[in-house]
Amino acid sequence: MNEQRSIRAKSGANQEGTGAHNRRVIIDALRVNGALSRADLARATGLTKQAVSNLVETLENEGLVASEELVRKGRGQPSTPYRLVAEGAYSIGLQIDRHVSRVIVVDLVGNILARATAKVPPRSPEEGAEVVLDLLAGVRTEFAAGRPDAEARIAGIGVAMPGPFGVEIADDSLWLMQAWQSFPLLDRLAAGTGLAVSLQNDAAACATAERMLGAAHGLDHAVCIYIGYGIGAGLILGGELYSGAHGNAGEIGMVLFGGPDRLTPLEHRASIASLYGVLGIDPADPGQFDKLDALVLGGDRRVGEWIARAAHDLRLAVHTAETLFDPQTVILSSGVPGSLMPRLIAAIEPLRPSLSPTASRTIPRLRLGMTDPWAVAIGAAADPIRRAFDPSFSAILKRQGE
Amino acid sequence: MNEQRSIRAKSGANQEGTGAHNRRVIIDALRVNGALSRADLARATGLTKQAVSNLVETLENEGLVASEELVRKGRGQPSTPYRLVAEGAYSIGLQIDRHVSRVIVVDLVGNILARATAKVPPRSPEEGAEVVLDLLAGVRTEFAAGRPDAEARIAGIGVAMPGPFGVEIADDSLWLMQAWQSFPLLDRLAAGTGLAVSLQNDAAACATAERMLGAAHGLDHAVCIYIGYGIGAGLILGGELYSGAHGNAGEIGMVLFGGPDRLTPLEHRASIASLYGVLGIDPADPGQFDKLDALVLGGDRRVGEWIARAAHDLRLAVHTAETLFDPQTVILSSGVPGSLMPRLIAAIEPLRPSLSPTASRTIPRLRLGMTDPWAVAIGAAADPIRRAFDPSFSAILKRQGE
DNA sequence: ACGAATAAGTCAAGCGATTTGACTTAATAA
DNA sequence: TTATTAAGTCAAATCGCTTGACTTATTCGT
Repeated sequence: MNEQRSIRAKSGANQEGTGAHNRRVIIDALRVNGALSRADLARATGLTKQAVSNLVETLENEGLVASEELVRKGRGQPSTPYRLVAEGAYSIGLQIDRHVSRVIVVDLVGNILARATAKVPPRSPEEGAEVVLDLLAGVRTEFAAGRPDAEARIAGIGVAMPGPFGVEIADDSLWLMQAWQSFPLLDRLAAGTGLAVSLQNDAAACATAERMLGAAHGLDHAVCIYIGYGIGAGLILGGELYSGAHGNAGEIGMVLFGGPDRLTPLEHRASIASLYGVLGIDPADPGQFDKLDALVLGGDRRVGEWIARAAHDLRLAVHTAETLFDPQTVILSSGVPGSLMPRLIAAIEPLRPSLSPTASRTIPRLRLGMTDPWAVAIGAAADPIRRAFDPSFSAILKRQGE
Repeated sequence: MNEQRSIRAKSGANQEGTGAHNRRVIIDALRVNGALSRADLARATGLTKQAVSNLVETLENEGLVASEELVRKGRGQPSTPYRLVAEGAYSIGLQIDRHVSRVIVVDLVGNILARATAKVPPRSPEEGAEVVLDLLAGVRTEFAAGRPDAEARIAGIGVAMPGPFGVEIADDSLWLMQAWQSFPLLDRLAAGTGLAVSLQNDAAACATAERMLGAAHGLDHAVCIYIGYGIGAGLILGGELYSGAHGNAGEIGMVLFGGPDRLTPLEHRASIASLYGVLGIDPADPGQFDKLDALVLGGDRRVGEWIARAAHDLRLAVHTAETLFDPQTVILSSGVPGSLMPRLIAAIEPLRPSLSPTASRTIPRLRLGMTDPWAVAIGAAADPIRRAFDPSFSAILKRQGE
């Protein structure tokens, strides 16, 4: 090898890549717009009718799209709309959280087909991997029952864990799940399941879910602030999930905010961990959400105070995110169901003035996204589908993942 | 037309696009690595020897690359390195600042070939456009003298102005150059020069310059904080300049920082405008930099206090940028020459702990970039070259600019 | 000194995917 | 009833990368 000095260069492209890209563009267009005819697709993508026709035929043979009824909409031959076939692909999501693991199976359009949970021993990843593999195996057999050929259509396993990843010096006040992070979980899962495994942090997973099914559907520039036990932001920049040079972009929970009195990480005042600390709720308690919602609905004073403090910092966080990323919208999502998040978002308003144009704006600056304990698991499951079917720069190049 | 509901889709790709992309990849590799042989290029890009050979032959015929002397480096046939030809393309940069306009001509590798300045009447864009067009015409004739065929090789005019753009409600404390912004300057310049004209804000221009020639050379993830009369950040994310949904990403000068006492936009405490306010220097004074440097070198107390305040806020700004963008490095650039910036950067250190890995790090977390009144103009000139010759997702697609 | 090994680069045919332009089909509008 | 409009197909052309064999030039080992 001639590698005295290592040569850095971007990857070239070839026809195979353009074909793959165009297939993804077709799928993306159907996902965003619903059913479209080949002529519509040709106009929307800039490809020729013939190219689209070939692509659609291939996709139909692969079972990824199917035709609907003829549509007569004026002069000319009626058009045949095509839509995505939900059963065209499946994906497994695995969320490893501090106190619980969740596994979920979704199809190409995001329908949930199976799910299961397990408690994970927090300090033993070896044992935890066994638990998780059992959980996966159970859900897979449940899923496979009555779906003879579905196994081959599983795009992979998406794993979501709290970030940040690869951090050497830990702040003791943050629970970094370091034992999990040093454990080669992905290899173990890949070996144990025979499927491709990918990893993202929980905020990125939530953003992936919001983009596939939620408030960021069809948007190319969005910041998704995820409030879980910790806080992070999933970044959709230029139509792609952005994860930074080391995979830790968007760790807004570590950013210092605060008012006149003090300067603290966002996470210290606006995370569910901080709320649970105030209320004395055990995050391992299965009934935590019911207890919390009772307190919220009961007008508990401590909840009100937490909301006020959290909203203050989040207002700054939204301002910072808007100013730095200039997104189409900011989405606030959470794993906490019920009435907490609507009250929190109401307390954040009114937002600080923003730079972005207001007159031409059709999307609200701040929107409530999913408030569902399964949001991250859904996003984890969406990740393999995104990787396999969404248009992206790297997917068009010869060597992937650059 | 069948446009009842507008259909959104990403653009398809074709062979023409892959060819264009591969040409850009070759040029980029030569820019980042210096001279490379065809075999080196083939290995680095993942393309075949034959594909690279054809591309290099085309580029050589177009006058963009040229061969160097044979290199014997071991067994096997000696290789022929190719390098970029400086005279292969030219570009014009125009910086419109609050008190001065600068025009500069650079070549493909960033050599400065001509430059000129003019005072711009700040409140009259019509008159200002005339001044700028005269300036451009003068520099163009100076540049064309002795370069017979160079005119046809001008990639375009890059314009840099202070942002943000398209803002409706202005904060009176910020000088937004609104009169300039509502004026159709780009059209006027395009009509008056017959060249393609593009626009970016001054921080983005500075980042473009740092990436082509400076501290971000060859990096794909960098945040470039530009301290000029105002403050902004140019973002290089995933190998491309990121400008957000409305072109205003990176406006870090508007972000609220501050310590226990108060919360103010970064710009209020760390911009040159704030320093000049303290020192009573007139930003329209041609001798401003000499006066400032004398005060800095003379140990002026007010300068020391400003540095302390600015460094405090900038330390927070760097922390925020590192946490949200997870870049390879943060670069601090300025239009102010002399000893101010080295002292400021020294005052910012030590940085707050970061999430990014420290063991594997080869690039410093914070680096001093250009400190040159011409930095933004150079970046403005680099923009047309970037658009024409750098690999990017949009350049591979059929319809550009999405 | 000489042959083997190694590597750069070329040649010519092949191939994959889009494009082109003509054509067919089917509906509405006049 | 006919012209017009639009969807979709057919077959050939084209573009750019790939493949595999080949040539050339240099160093290494004996």
